[in-house]
Amino acid sequence: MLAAEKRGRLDRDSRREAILDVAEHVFLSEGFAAASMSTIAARLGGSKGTLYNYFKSKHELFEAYVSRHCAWHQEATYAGLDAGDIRVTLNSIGCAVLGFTLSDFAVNNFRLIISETPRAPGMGQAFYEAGPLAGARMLAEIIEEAVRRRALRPVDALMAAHQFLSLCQNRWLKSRLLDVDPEPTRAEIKAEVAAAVEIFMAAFGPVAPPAA
Amino acid sequence: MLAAEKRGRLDRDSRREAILDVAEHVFLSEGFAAASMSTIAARLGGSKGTLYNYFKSKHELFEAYVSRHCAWHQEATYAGLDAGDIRVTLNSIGCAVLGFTLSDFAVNNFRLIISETPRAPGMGQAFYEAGPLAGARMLAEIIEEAVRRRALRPVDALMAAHQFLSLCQNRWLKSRLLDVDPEPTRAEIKAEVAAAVEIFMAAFGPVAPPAA
DNA sequence: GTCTATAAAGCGATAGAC
DNA sequence: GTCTATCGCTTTATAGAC
Repeated sequence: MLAAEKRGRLDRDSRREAILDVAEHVFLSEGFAAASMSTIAARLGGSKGTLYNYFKSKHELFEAYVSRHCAWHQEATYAGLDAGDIRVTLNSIGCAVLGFTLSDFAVNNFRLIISETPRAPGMGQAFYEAGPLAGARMLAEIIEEAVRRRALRPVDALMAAHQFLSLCQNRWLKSRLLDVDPEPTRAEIKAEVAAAVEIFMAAFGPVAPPAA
Repeated sequence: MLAAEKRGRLDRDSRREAILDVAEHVFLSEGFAAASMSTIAARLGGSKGTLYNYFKSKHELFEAYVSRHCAWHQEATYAGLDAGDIRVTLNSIGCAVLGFTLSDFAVNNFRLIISETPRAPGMGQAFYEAGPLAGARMLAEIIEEAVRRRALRPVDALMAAHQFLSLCQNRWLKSRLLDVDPEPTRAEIKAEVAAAVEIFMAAFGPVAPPAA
């Protein structure tokens, strides 16, 4: 009885995951409004009845999908980078963030969330906090540590983190959201980040730069 | 006959504008997918037949609405600002751009365009060029002029323009698109822009700053 | 729990009277 | 040109057999 219950739960959970996998694919390729529950059920191999058994409505399914991705890739990006030269650290963080943020997947996902934000109260905020804000906070810690080491001037660390990330992202973010440019190459990302680091260091680098 | 023809045209044009006014309101408040031609016709006081007489399809109506707004508020923002101190100029341009870009109207509009970009080929690009890119180009000219006056170091002007605008916008742009913050106050905008100007000048200001 | 079948409503778009 | 009426289709969501 207990074994059966356990098996049941496992099956239910993994089925739920399978549904979310399919939903993700359909949402990303068709957008929220155009994606239909029928399509999702069909691709799942199951039926709409089953679908509604797991998620009460289309919106609940969508929010479940978003929640799953709010657990960002942040750990991978920011893990174990706070030692060493701040320029190097900034460069590698910038490249990691841009590599993900400007990818087809992330852009599509971001577009989708932006689109439904007005009709899903709280969702946009949840995503912002789990994604961009969490990223800025981790970078802020690294910056604070660099300030303590006198590798940077004293600054409002969170503000500076936002500014650095903005400097890395913004031109591309807009052009990507509006489908102007394709995914940038690694070289393009490297160049953009390097330029951002130069500006950042000019503004916040140690007071006496190697001015001679 | 000619008078009648003229009157006819005028009426047609102004009716077209009236339709676009209503469509704008409905699209902005309900989003593209949820806005129905029936609703638009009803609010117009007319009928769907008339609506389809002016616009062949819902998508054509939407693109006409976007086109109307691609004629940005750029002239007002960038007109007659290229004389005088570069710091002052940057501050006033930054505030003007942010004041518009982060307004409820512009954010809603941007959201809508981002949402439909995947299903309306070329529209995102048209908007990008008429909006953000056109703005950056105008700022680039101002920067180039400042470089000639030696008020700034030699730089890639367009790149620097993008970077300055990014620095002004990005944190807010995301939080606004995701409905995290309300419209920023004038004071908040001023502070954000002032910080951006400081960074920009530290990076691109004249080679020998008043370092003593 | 999962399926088939269907209900109820709304959509974009069109036809035809005036 | 503008209206009324409606077509044909798709949608979300549900009921009931198994």
